[in-house]
This record gives sequence, structure tokens and C-alpha cells, in this order.
Amino acid sequence: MSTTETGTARPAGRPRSEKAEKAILEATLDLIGEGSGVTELTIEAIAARAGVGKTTIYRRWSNKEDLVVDALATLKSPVPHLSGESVRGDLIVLMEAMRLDALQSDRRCVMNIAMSESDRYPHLFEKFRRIAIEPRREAMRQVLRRGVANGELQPDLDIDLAVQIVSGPMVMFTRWADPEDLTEDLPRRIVDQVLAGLGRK
Amino acid sequence: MSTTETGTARPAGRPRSEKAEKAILEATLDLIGEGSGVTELTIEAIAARAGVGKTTIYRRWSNKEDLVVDALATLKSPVPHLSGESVRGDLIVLMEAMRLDALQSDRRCVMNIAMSESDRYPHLFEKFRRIAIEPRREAMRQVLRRGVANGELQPDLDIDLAVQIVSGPMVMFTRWADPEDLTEDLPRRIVDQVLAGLGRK
DNA sequence: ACTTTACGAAACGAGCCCGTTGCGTATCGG
DNA sequence: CCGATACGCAACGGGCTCGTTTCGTAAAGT
Repeated sequence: MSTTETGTARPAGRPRSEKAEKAILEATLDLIGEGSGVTELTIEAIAARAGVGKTTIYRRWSNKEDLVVDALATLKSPVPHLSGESVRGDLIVLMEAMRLDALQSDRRCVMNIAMSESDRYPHLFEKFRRIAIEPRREAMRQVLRRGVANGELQPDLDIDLAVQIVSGPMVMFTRWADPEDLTEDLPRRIVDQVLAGLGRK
Repeated sequence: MSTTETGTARPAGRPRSEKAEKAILEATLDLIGEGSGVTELTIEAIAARAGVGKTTIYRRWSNKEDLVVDALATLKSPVPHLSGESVRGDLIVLMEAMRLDALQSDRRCVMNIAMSESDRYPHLFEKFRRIAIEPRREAMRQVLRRGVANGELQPDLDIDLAVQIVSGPMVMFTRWADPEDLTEDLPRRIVDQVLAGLGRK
């Protein structure tokens, strides 16, 4: 070898700018948050927004979908802390987190993409599900399983079905209701009604 | 007046072709059903699909949104017949109708538009809600009200909340689950669990 | 016949975005 | 200093869609 090996095989020349990389990913999320669908999203617009040449983008991602996938991957999805005191309390915390997400327009748009472009961009949807949906869903599953174990819930409860039943109503509200219907007490009302059932006692 | 008035003020010249009009609206729905978002939808593509000149389209609609609105208006949304024997039975029928809709890809795409482009095209969403969502929702409200009246359901039930709780889980399944999860018994399972509640008896 | 309007087809200039290339500059290792 | 690579910027040719216009033809009333 003529070059001094440093072990990590550092290539010669100017290293890629991490700042540019971050700017590109942020610009992508910005534009998505402003309502761009994946198809309308243009490399030129991303470059302009990021203050970056198109070259810099094409050097890193060969196509738009890969870029969007990486951008979505940077979305933190902190699962809210659950006290574990009661199933009811934990479910309300999870629902409240969904409600607050829905009130942020950028989050709404990301959700839009996840719901509407899932057919056309399956990779993208898969990534989104893994980083954004699945952690929260798993958290809810654990809450429900704990409830089954300690007798708060029915012993033969279908956990996956229950997850959909708890989450579904909030999704309905976030998508098809006016924002003013997303009142503060909505999580509590949903959880209480779902736990109690609609039938007469 | 030099012209013989016929009362209905029929304009002179060749009348517009109803066949062309129908072809345009059908082509629009076709393309939407194939996955086009409203933004990707092009007048040229619609004209080509309909076997029609662009002129014929522009003569009738001044912009794309108006055209799509009219196209959605042609969608029949037959609310399924409800026997009225029991709340449970009627709800299952309504859920089954949603399930069957979700299995048709063209219906899925229409739903996609309704959910994801509602922010960008409020008129469009409003129309869709009026012709597709509201009739079914109202049907469900009636079922629930009847259930409250005859004692099947809780006397102080919040009807609108209950509608979301019943519908939500099916929406979750239609959007975020594999098609094979849309099993035949899903409507029954959802309705029974929702009526009974998750809590221990 | 004659007017009037609609029809399908084709072409227009304009604008946007594509993916690529060349340019001069900046930043790294050696 | 030198070679190598990345940077931002501008420009390229090509493609697509826009909304409009022109053309010759078709279908109605008078």
C-alpha cells in the first residue's frame, strides 16, 4: 500500500458536508410538511430550500424515494412515558399524544403521505410504519396485555383488535373532523367509552 | 325577438354532447382509481382516456378541481339496507359495506384522495363528505339512536362519539392492515367488541 | 341554404422539472 | 504545494403539461 492505512479506509479528498446532508433532509421534511405529496416533491425545490446544489443531492441519493425514506427516518417518535398505574390512564396518555400530533400541520402532512401514498410507495410506507407507527402500537399492546394480566381487561381479549378499536376513533377525529373537535377531553371520552362499551350495563 | 322563443331559451347551434360529458367524468374517475392524486391528474390524460379533445373539457370546466368535484358527485353511494332488527345486526351490515369498499382498489383510491388531499382541496373534500360519508354516517346515527331509544344502548350515549368509535377500527384496518386481514368475520368481531367494551365484565 | 355552436385533432409558446455537465472554489490527506 | 473530492451555481437538452388557438368537420335551428 502506498497510502498510510488508518484502518477506517478514509477516502482522499474533501469529505462530504454533514451540514448539507442535514439541511437536505430538513428541507425535505419541511416541504412535505407544507403539503407536498411525494410526487409533487421536486429535487430542485429541495435543493433551493436547503441552499444546496442539486449535485449535492444526486451525489447522495439516486432517487427521490430513497431521499424521502431517509428523511422520514430522522423523525423522532418518542413514545410518551406511561406511568403504568392503570390501563385507562396509559391509554389516555397515548391518545393525547395522537391528538397533539394531529394539531401540528406538519405532522398531519406526514401522516397524509403515510396513508395515501402507501400504495404507490410501499418502501416508504414500510419505513414509516416501522419508525412511527409500530413503536406506539407496541406500547399500546403492552398496556393492554398488562391490563389483561392484572384483570382490568377481559381475559380473552384480542389484543390486536383492541389496539385498532382504541386508536381508530382518534384517527377518525384527526382526519375527518374539524380541528376544534379535537378538544382536550377527547382522549378521556374515547377511552372511557371504549372501555365501557356502547351496550347497556 | 327575431327568434322563435321556445320558453327554455335553447341556444342556437350544435348542442353539447352528453356522451362526451359522461366519457370525461368516467375517465376522470378511472384515472383517480388507478392511483392518480388530484395534482398528478392531467387534463391531457383525461382527454386522451375519454377520447375527447382538450377543448371539450375546457369548454365545460374552467379548472381541474371543478371537474373532479363533478366526477365525485357521480359516485353512487348506496347505503345498504338495514333490517332494523337489532343494533348489532345493522352495525355489522354497515361495517361489511365498508369492508367490501376497501377491497376495491378504485374505491380505495377515492378514499385516499378524500383523506390526504382534504387540506389542499377543501371544496373537493366537502363534496366527497356530503355525497359519500355523510349518508352512511347518518344511517349509523339513526341505528344508534334507535338503540338508545329501545334500551339496547346506554341511555346517555354520545351518538357522534359512538359513530367514530364504531367506524374508526374498520378505517384502521382498511388503511393500515394487509388486505388479508380484512376477513369476513371482521365486522362482527369489531361490532361485538365495541358494544361489549374492553373492560372486564 | 345558412348561421351557429360543438366536435376532435393538432400545433403553439410558455413554464417546470428532469438528470447531467462544466466551472471556479473550498477542504481534506500526503 | 498537490492531487483528490465536495461544494454551490449555472447552464444544458429533453420531456411533459399547461391553457389557447386554428383547422376542417358535424349537428342543430331558421
